[in-house]
Amino acid sequence: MAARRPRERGVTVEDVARVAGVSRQTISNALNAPHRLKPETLERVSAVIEELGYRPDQSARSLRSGTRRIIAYPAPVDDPANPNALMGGFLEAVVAASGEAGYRVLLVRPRPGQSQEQALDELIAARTVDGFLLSDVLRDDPRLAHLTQAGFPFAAFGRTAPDQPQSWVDVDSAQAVIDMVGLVAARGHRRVAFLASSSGLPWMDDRRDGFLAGVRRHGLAGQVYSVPGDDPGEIIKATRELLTGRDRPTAIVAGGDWLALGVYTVARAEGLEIGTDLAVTAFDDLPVTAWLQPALTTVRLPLHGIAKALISRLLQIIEDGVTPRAGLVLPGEPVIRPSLGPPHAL
Amino acid sequence: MAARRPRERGVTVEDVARVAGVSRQTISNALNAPHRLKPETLERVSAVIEELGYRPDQSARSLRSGTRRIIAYPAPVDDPANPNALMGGFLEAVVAASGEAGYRVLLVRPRPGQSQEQALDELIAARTVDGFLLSDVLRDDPRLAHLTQAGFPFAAFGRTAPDQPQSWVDVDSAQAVIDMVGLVAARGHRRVAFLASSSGLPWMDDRRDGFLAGVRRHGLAGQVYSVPGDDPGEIIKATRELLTGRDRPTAIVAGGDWLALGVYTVARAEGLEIGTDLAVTAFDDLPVTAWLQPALTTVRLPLHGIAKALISRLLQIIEDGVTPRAGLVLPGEPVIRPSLGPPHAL
DNA sequence: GCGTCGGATATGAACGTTCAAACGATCTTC
DNA sequence: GAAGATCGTTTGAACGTTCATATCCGACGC
Repeated sequence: MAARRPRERGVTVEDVARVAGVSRQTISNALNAPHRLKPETLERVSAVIEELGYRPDQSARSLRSGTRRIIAYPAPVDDPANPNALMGGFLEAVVAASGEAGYRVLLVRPRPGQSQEQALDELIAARTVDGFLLSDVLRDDPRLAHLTQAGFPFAAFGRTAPDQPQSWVDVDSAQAVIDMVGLVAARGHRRVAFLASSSGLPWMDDRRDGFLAGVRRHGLAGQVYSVPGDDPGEIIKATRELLTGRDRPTAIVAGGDWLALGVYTVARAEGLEIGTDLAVTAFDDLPVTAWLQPALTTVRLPLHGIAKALISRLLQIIEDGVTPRAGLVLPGEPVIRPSLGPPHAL
Repeated sequence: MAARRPRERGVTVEDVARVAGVSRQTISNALNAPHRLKPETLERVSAVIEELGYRPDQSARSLRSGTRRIIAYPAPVDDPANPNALMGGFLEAVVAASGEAGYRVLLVRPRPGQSQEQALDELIAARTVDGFLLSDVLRDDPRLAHLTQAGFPFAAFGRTAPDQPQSWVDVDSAQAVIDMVGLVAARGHRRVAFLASSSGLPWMDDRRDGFLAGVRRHGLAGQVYSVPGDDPGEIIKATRELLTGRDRPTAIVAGGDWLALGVYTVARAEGLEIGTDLAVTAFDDLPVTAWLQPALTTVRLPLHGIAKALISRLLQIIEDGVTPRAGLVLPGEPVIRPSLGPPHAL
C-alpha cells in the first residue's frame, strides 16, 4: 500500500504503573472501578494519570472488553421535506446526549450499491459499534427487522412493530395536531384543510390521523390535501388549488413547516392575509420559520428529550441487557404565534 | 457496573483459516495484500470469507496496525447564520467522500465544561481516530494551532496560517462576490450595498473584500452594512435602515442567503419589488431559498468537491505522511436567478 | 496461636489482528 | 548442479487493555 509514518507510541498503563509504583491492574481499576482502591492509592494513581496524560487506548480496551463506546447513527438523506433529522437539530441533540453518557456517534451511510441492511451487517460483523440509533423509521422498516433478527441493540425514533423490541421513542403527533385543530376551532373556523406531504411516511400519517380526529371531535368540515411530491413547485401547485377552489378553507393545518412555507407563498400571491383571511398552523418549528411574517404557529418537537430517552434506552440494552417493555411517547409543544389569528377572529 | 450480556463471539481469522486449510496470515493477506496470494488460493480463501461472513474485528485490527479508519469531525454548532456546516449539506458530502475511501466519520463535540482543545486531546490520546476534518476555521483557530503542535493529521475547510500545514481547501469567495458585483454592474446598478453578518468570520470577511474589490473595479458606489447580531430580528432591523435611508441602494449583495431572507422580508414590507426595484444576490444556495419569490441569485458552494479534496488530503497525510505544500482554492458557482433582475434593467 | 475471612493489589492469560521474520518450493543464473 | 533470488505461505510475537484468578496482609473469632 503506502509508506506509513512511524507510529508514535503513547503512554500506556505500564508506564503509569511504573511511575506510581503499583501494578497494571491497579491503574485499570482506578479508571474502571475506583471503589476497589484504597483512597490514598486512588489519589496517588490519579495524580500520576493526570501528570502523564494517560488515556486508555480505545482499541485495546474494546478488543479486550468487547465494548466500543460508539453508537452508529445511519444518517437519513438530508431531505428538506423530511426535517426530522439533520435540519431539525436532532443530530445535535443526539451527539449531546450520547456525549454525556460517554459515548460517541458514528455517522454511517450505505456505500454506493450497498443496501441499508448490508451496511448494518458490516458494522455488526466488524464489531465497530455497540448499537444503533435509528430515526425516520418506517412502518415495517427493514432495518428494524434486520436488527431484531440479529439480536443487536438499537433504539428508534419512531414506533417499532409489536413483535420487535419496544425500544422506541416517539412524539404524540396525533395529539399535537388535535390541539392545533382545537385552537383553530376555538377561533371560529369551520372549514379546515390538512396539508400533507406525499404519504407513506408514518409521522405524516399520524399527523393526518390527528387532524381527522380533531375535526371529528369539534364537528368541523375537514378535508385532507396530499401533495404528490416533496419539492416546492409541487407543494405550491397543490396549495394554490386548495386556496383557489370553491369553499376555500379559512384555516390550514399543515403537516409540516415546510408545507406551511408553500401556504405563505401562495397566500401572498393570492392576496390572502395570513392571520386574518387565513389561519395557518404547522409542525416541526424549523429555524427557518423565524423569517415568516406573520410568525408561524407550529408544534415544537422536544428533540433533546427524545435524544436523551433514546440514548438512555439504548444504553440500557447495551450495558444491562434490559429491553424496554413499552415505547415512550412524548408530547409535542404547541407554539402559538400570530399566524393563527386573534382569538374569536371570525 | 452493570451486568453485561454474554459476548457473542464472531467469526475470527482462525475460523476462516481452518476451513480454508491455510494459515491465519494468508487470510489477512487476502484482505490487505491480495497480490501476495496465488490467484487460486485467493479465490478459495475469498469464497470461505464470503461463506462465513468474516469481517476483521475493527478493534483488533486497530490495536495491532495503529490505524482506526475513522475521521473525527468536530461538529460546529448548528447556527443558521453559519450555514457552512450541517445545514448546507457539507456533512453529507463529508460522509459520502470518506465512505468511498473506506473511512467513517465520528461526530464529536466538547463535553460541557471541556474546551475544544481538550476534546481533541482526548481523541488523540485514546487513539480513537486517525485524523481530524475541521470546518468553520477561524483566523488563528486554536484547534489548528493545537493539532499542528501535536503533529496530528488534519484537513481544514478554510485557510490555515502560513506556519501551519497547508492541508486546507477553501472557496474563492472573494472572486465569486466580484462576479456578483459584475453581474449587478452589468445591469446598470451604481449604488450597491453589501450586507454582512457580524464580522470576524473569515469567510464573511473574504466576501466583503470581494465586494470592495468588485465595486472598485467597476467604479460603483459601494457601501458595507454589517449586522451586529445573527438573529432574524437584528438582520431585519439593519436591512430596514439600509433600505429606507436616503440614497437607497438599487442592488444588494448579501454575504449569505440567510441575510437575503431579511432583504426579501423588508422589501416586501416596504413595497419594493425584488428584481425590479431592487436587485439581490447572495451566497450559499441553501435549500430554503427555493421558496423565495422571485428566485434568488446566489453562489453555490461545490460541497462535494470540497469534501472530496479534504478527505483526499487528509488521507494522504494519514496514509502516506505527505503534507500538502499549498492549499487548494475552488471556485464558487454563480447561480443566476430572477432576483438579479433582467439584463439592462436600469 | 491458629485458622478464616475480606479487602487491596498483583499476576498470567486472553481478546483478534497484523508485523517481522522464517520457511520451503520453484525458478534463475553461471 | 550449486548458489542465490523470488514467490507463496507459515510461524511466533506483539499491539494495550481487562478478565479471572492468585497472592498478600491485617483483622477477627475462638
